[in-house]
Amino acid sequence: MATIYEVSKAAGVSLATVSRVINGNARVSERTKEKVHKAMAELGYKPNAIAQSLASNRSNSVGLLVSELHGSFFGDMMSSIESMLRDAGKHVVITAGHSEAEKEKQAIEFLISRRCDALILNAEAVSEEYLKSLLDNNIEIILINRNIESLQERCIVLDNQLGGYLATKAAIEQGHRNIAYISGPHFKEDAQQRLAGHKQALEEAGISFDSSLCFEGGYHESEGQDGFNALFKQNNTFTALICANDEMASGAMTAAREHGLSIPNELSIIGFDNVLFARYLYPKLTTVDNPIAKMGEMAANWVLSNIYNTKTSTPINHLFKPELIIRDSLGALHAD
Amino acid sequence: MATIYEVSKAAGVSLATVSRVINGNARVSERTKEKVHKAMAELGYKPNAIAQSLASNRSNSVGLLVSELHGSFFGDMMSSIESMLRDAGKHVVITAGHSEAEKEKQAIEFLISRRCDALILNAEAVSEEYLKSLLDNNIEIILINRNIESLQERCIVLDNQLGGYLATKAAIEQGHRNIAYISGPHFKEDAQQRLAGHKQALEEAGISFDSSLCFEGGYHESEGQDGFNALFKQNNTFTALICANDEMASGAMTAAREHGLSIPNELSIIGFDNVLFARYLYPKLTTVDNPIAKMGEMAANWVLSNIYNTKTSTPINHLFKPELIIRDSLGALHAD
DNA sequence: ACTATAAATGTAAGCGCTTACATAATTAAA
DNA sequence: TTTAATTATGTAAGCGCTTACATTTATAGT
Repeated sequence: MATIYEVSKAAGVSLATVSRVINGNARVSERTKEKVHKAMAELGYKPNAIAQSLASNRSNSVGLLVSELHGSFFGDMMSSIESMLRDAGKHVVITAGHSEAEKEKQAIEFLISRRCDALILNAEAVSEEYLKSLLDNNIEIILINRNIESLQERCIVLDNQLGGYLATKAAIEQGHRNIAYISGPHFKEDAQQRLAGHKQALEEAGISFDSSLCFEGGYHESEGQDGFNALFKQNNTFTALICANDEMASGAMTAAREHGLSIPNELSIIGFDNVLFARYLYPKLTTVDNPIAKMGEMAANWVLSNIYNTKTSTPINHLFKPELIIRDSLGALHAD
Repeated sequence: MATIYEVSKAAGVSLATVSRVINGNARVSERTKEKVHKAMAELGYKPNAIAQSLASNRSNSVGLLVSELHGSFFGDMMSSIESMLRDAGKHVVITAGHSEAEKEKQAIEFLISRRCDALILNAEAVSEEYLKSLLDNNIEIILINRNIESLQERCIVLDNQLGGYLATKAAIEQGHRNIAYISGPHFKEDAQQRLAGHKQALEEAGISFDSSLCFEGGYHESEGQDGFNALFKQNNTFTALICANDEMASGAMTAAREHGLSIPNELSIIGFDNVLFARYLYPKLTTVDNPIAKMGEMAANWVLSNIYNTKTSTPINHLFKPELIIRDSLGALHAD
């Protein structure tokens, strides 16, 4: 693999000049520019990004930490961030934290060790202190889906409570009073907030929260099934079931059907996130839209304008509002 | 950020010694080892991976190219590769190629410029020559889902034709004779092969292939819908529909239902891939299992044993056989 | 105690770039 | 022309590590 030195020799100029034409950040006469380009082409020269990073202390890459590499939600997030950044000529280094503090730290440290210019973090398990310590060490971070009071301007979050509220309220407006809830894992902020929204809507309607109608899942399909089964066994009077994400909603739907319930006639189900497959479920899932792709873009924008100064600073929206998407899985309560 | 130099000063030893304790690849006395560890801890020292790579010409990271960052299929693939490699202390740098030759090249070159020790490629658009040229330049690559005659030992593929064959044969065995097919994009190898398998099964049963029963989609849900609609309008005599992946199958199911067809009574549908959500569709999707996670692990294993010599070489399986997963969306043809 | 060996540590030359600074070439002004 | 101001190019010192080689120190054998 050819080095800059070989190029400089072939072009009959100095290292510095070659570097200048590579980076285009200093004036070089047209004539030598051509010579250098020719030499690079002939040698098939590709700059060694590692050496560039070491010398310049910039890597043109941004780190992205997600909880998982699979799943519609994270997929959309990675996708939107990557395409926006790539369009700007930046590269994304993705790692997974698996919602475990230790693994998240490891992943973040990997990104730092690779000298990413900025980190976009969907960090769920790591402590607030740790995140702040990163800033103290001059690591540029922006958080998606996590709200830290003192780091407001670096947080991009969804109003999860509002989302939970909207879902439950929609059920109430259809006449439901016995409403079950399958929550995400309580250690996750978003799960807590969505549940809080649920309770808020219940309270507003004068319905008291019944913990036997609430199941804690882990955001996976199978836990939607488990959740339904557990709830149904324990207290099968509910006519609506709110799930903290679409995956669990689809699992719950499947389980409900196995119990012979027809949706939405006998049981209404509402999801959360509005992932792509929600509209391909049967019945089509009524859910709360989570504009994760937009949030990802916003984070990418933030990096572009704050780190690379490459964007006529788009005003950054730090708090996104979810919307209810009405489809077929929520029905009016029949007075039977 | 502390450097190795500061550590060496704090510990009262030379740079080289610090480097030795970091890498653990040369003998250092217990006493100095301790001194160095203490100094590192006190300074909060983290090796600069960039500098390490430059000096050692190894990066301990492997590059992964996938077509998209979203979607169940790629999600499973990324996930299995990452977790296996991470367990071995290696890191994965993921990029997306978006099935476009130019973007795939760019992505691969990025990975090379980051000096990844090996590349795991799910390259769909880039030419065979290009891939071979990488090897000529001593880039260690292993291909997933792509079969190149002369690179057999670096290819890990699924027997897609067998998969297509199994799906169609299953329909035939249930008495279906009018079988429609929604294919993936023809420029993709796997799509072609699956279709070939379909044709093979047809031929074996003495059914002639009818191109008006075949629609070319792009592997997305919406194209499953479009496909069904187009086929149905044109020639609605088919009683079974084979789709080249589960996403399109779910789209087709939705569209079929909108036309009032009941599945599987009036129309049987079979998918391909057996992604997680296939079992949460209604009816549960009969499909062909694509062991992508295992294939990913196999690729990771290959890297571990061939590049890092870190694995008691697991025998590498280069050709995976798919299996039919029977669920509810395929039914026997009613003699009505 | 005295070598011969082995073990531990140090020295210094890179790895392939960027960039401040110095120098040379060009252009414009007088 | 000369000189000053610009513009283009070169020189060389790093960036933070690894590693061949040299040197020193410890261990064992006699």
